[in-house]
Amino acid sequence: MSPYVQRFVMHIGEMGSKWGLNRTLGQMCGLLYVTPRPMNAEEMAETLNISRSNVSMGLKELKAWRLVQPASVPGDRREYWTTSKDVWEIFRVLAEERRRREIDPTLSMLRDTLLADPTSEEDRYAQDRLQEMHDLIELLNNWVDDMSGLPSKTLVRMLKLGRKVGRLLGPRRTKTESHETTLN
Amino acid sequence: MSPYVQRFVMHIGEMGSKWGLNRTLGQMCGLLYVTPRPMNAEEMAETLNISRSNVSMGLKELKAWRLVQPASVPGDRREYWTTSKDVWEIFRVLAEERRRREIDPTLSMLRDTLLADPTSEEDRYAQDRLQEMHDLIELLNNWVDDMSGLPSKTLVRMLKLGRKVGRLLGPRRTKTESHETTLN
DNA sequence: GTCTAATTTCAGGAATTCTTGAAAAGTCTG
DNA sequence: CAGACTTTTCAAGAATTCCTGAAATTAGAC
Repeated sequence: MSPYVQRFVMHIGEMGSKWGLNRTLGQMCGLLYVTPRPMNAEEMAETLNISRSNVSMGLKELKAWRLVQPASVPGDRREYWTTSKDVWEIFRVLAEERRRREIDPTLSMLRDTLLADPTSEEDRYAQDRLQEMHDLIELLNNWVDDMSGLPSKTLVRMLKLGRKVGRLLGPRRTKTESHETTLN
Repeated sequence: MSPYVQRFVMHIGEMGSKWGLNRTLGQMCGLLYVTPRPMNAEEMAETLNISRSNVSMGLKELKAWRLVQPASVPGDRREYWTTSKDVWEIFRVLAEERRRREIDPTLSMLRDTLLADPTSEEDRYAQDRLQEMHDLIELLNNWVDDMSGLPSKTLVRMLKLGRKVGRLLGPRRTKTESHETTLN
């Protein structure tokens, strides 16, 4: 592994641990992402200096995340693995999985809690806050649904367009306004 | 703390640990979010069943995240704390901080790596992948910049609008297409 | 079926992160 | 500036997460 690739892979590992995966999973993904050909488990273990069994567990998790796909190399019995080379696709899958694992359960919890009759003034207040959080999540969910239904190219166009629409639709927050909101 | 509020706070704690904070930080934020009045450190410690010093360290971190604001209660020497009750504002601050802590360093790393001359075919391939990742991040960054400059209400309008624009701008990916992309 | 190579599992150890109590430092009041 | 109260710091223990080697399982070739 060239020093540059190595730096990238190590960095992505650190990021992985902040993005719901862990360091090793991040490294494995990063490595597969920048490697033009599929790799087998032993190659990965050697390249990343981790044990073969660690790779095995990592692959198991990455399969569950839908971040790696099996590939067969003719004349070789071992299993080979790749990841999508479309970074938008990777981003999309990551978003979908995190939603399934983290957002959806949170929505359920919020809905359950909102069904209960508030028994005190404080409960009523709390429920209002929960309702607002629920509405935000649901709005984002719907938006992501629509966006992720689009092919990557359209999505890019949307985002670039979004910038312009944003400027037209409403005034920017002023520094003061932003500050007041923060302190409120 | 009523059982419902408790369930919410515990759940947000778990979420916190997946969102760059940790369990305790998440619980503290959640508690402040649903509590109509500012709280002091000791109240928080008692309510959450954690030590006073843990709250102190938590507050220190939450200050660094810009997620809590001090509030003074007349006639009481102790410091009181609140968090914004605008869930969009909280979301925005979280996004801004994570960008500063995670995304920006990643962009630097990518830029550095892209400056190097590739010495092999594999390096050239890797650099192409890095360039694509760089472009994606930069596009998202610009988009977030524009969005986060807008007041919450305009942002909500944008997102609701985005759904419709998305439907017009391009065809949805078909199941098959989506599948193929995933397996590619 | 048997033999071999590849993969997976898992219990224990390693490493990291979190929490705590005690002590230090800070702050307000009179 | 003394004394009471509050907050912060920090080192050590607790808890959690991660990684490994050995053993078990699976899969393929003959």
